Amino acid sequence: MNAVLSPRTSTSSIAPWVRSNGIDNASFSHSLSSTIERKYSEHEHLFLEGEKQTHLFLIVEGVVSVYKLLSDGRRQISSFAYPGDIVGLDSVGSHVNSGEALSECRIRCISVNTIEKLIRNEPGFGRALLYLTANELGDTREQLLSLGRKSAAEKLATFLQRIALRSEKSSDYSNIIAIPMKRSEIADFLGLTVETVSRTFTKLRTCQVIRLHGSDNVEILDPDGLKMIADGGSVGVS
Amino acid sequence: MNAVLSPRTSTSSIAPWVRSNGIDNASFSHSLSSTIERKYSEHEHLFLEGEKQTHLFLIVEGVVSVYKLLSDGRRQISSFAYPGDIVGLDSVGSHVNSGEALSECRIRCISVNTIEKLIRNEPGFGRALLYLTANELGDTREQLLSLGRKSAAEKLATFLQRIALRSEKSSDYSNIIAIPMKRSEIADFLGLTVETVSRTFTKLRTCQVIRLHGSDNVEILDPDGLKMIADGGSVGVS
DNA sequence: CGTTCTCTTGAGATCCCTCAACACCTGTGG
DNA sequence: CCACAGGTGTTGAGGGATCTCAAGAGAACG
Repeated sequence: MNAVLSPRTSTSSIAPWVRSNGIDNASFSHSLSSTIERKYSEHEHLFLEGEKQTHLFLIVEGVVSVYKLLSDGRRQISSFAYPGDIVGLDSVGSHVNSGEALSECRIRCISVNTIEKLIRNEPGFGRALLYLTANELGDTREQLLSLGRKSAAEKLATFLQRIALRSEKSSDYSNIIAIPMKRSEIADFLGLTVETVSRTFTKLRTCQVIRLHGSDNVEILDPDGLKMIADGGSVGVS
Repeated sequence: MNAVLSPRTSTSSIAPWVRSNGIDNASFSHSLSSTIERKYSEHEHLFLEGEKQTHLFLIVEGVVSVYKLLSDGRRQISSFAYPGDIVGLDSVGSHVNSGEALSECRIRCISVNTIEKLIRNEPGFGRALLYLTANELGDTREQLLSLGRKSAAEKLATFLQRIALRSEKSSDYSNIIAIPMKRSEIADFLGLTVETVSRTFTKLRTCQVIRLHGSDNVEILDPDGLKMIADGGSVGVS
């Protein structure tokens, strides 16, 4: 569901969470796979905050950001959703976040009617959705810890760690990770400014913890060092 | 589930969320009410981060804080749970937060086996729990916005607004609200220090937005002003 | 009536933000 | 092929909101 925040569901096939919770999903997957798949172009919205909740969205390909805005334009990105994640289920009735495709996406749109039907008729579906949502809640609370209590370096290290778990490795035996979002999106996810994100990348680079390949590929040189920083156990980097 | 963050479930009877989602709950309530009720004393833990998840907890009386720690002791409180809320469902398998009674509490402990049984046997139970968790997720994302993008005054105003919605009014026709948590707990919830929380209370007091009656009772003098500040629309207070 | 805990207030330090300039890349059109 | 514009990322200098450290006031309790 939440890309960065869901190390538990780390594959990228459709509905890996069903498998990860050990739930019988023969007819289940079939039900979902019979739903409509749509393309969304870059920056196109899946739903807006305040809108009536008509569908849930299963990401098949691409990355989606889920976010909230303040009246003066300040933005907080709640999560980045990767293939296999479901977005749109953080309330009942109407959306409390907006969802936007970061890149071109292929997405299965599942109407709430279908969801209700599946909950009633497919044993295990509701349970799987519940467990998925519970894990998402735990991930979001992990992010609360980052936003409330971690320094910029700790936030970014945590972010990189988690994105590494989700990322489909471009080359399997390197630690090079694709970062599909811009600096401004990372900033709005971590509660920082673009400048601070950029400076913090530089700091991690200077510490030999990471190496940048372009601005959107990161090689993790020192996973242990990164973990130290992410968990606040480091003395060197603040 | 989450006190401060759940204006939607604003009553304080047992399992109001079942009602609030319009779910048939005759046998349902009965099932829950047949579970054991336990007393927890102040500062006693319901569960610890990392422990195997054996029970969910339905608060009957008192307030519970759900929190995470960093290795150096920094704490982030994820939520305050009031009567009617359920805690312990933010992951599957083992707890990713700790839960601690802020005051003496009466709490129903429901084993995960019982939960599983209810999901299988009670139509609507799983759905109710799903919707409850989804709302909790939305509330937590609202808190992300506070932590990531709001100033101290905006955070505290937001906090007071929400606690007002949950609080059982001591006297029905005043705007005096009991604050069952200490300054340090508010600080750890809002990602601030105790000193900043205290200073910000003073600031809101100076602006005639609130009045303090002791340190743990707040009278909201200007609800609109409070809302303005909370939503970041104010020009006066930063 | 001390002891302890909590809350408040002050003064200085610090991390991050704001504002600004510049480098880099891409696409476009002359 | 080059000039230019717009978007994105990086770096610098200064300022400000919040933190840290410190002291004192108030309340609870034995």
